[in-house]
Amino acid sequence: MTTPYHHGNLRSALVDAGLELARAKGPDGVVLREVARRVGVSHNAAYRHFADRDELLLEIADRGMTELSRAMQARLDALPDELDAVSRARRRLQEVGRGYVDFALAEEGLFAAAFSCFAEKVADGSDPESGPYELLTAALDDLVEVGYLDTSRRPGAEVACWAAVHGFSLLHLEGPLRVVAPADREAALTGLLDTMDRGLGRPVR
Amino acid sequence: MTTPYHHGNLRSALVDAGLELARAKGPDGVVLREVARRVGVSHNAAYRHFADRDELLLEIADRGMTELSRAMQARLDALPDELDAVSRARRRLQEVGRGYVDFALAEEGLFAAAFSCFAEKVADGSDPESGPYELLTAALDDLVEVGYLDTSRRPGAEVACWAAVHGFSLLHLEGPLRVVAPADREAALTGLLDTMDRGLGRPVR
DNA sequence: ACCGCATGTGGACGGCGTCAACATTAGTGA
DNA sequence: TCACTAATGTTGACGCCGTCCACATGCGGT
Repeated sequence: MTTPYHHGNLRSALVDAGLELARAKGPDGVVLREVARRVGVSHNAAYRHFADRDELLLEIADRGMTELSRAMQARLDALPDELDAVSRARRRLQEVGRGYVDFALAEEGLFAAAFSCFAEKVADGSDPESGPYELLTAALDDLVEVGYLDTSRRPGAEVACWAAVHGFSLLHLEGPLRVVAPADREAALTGLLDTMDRGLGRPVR
Repeated sequence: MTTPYHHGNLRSALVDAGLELARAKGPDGVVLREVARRVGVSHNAAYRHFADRDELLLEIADRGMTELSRAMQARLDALPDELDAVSRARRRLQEVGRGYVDFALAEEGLFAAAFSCFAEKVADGSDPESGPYELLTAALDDLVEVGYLDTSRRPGAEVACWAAVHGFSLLHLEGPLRVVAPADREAALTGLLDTMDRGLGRPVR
């Protein structure tokens, strides 16, 4: 048996191949026929496992989201113990943001793919917890608990933070800022995170 | 002569048709053959005026940028005179941000198209001035002049502001926040702009 | 041993961007 | 005035894509 007629677990093989395409060329690089080619299977074989291309892309997006979460969590875990609770909480929020942006810039294609499927599907409860959003929420809750973020300013805080890092990533990824040097980019990110920290924090400092 | 062999000014007709497509269906809706069909000309006719599809899209993006600028400028112009200079400057920055987001949400397709061409072209000096970036820069300069924004925090401020409103727009346009109700969205935007204002402003308030 | 159903194949269709060869016309210089 | 050239538009083809259909294959239960 050179290659058996039935692949065994085509589905996950397709997802893996698609993931690689997405990593290298973004969501548009996930071409059904190319995915099939890479797995060594005929075009159309994928239709036994996915209704259409979008459904495959959705699965890939899900994996991408998970990887993003992991990258962010890793940064949190690597954080040294801070002296006081307030500094620690503030630092954690910064790290959440930095993890988001770093992943976006490092895994350009996968990041784009992860956000390419919200037009059709509306996130069918994909992130029960531990998603990027949950990490951000936890960080902000900490900030409240510790007394740095006033409860009156708590609602809308996640959207503000998310928007800031998401926009920063996209402007540098596919936007007009894609040409700025990494050093300048780093400085700008520091400035952005500092601005958010100041904007959320108590007036007293 | 029913329809003359030579169109007269095909180029601008193509751009107009493409603009309409972009408005209705975003950058992916700008299909060369469909554009030609709408103008009543054969496919391929466009190749006498544009090297390829991307070149047409680039022109469309440029127009979109201009419209964005105009929408923002209009909001600034409509602003009532404020009592003191500081309030006025702060208010202007808010309005710049609100104009950006409002346009993005109102002209979804065109906004997306305007930002869809930075991968190939690197903005060949398209915005000499009066672009969205210039409006933001002017607003921030005012903030410095008026004494609200410290010069030490001035560098990077435009990137921070831009990232915030850009991210906010995209999260609601093609991202996970596309399902939030307009009222909540409005509240979140107010919160975001307030956070940026606090983050940039002097500690004293 | 058999059969049904899941899984994979091959071919076709229409739509796309693009290229090359050809047709038509507008302007220009003699 | 008139022919020629360059600009502009057309036709047809190619290879790619996603998707649908009919058909082939073989695994698992009876």
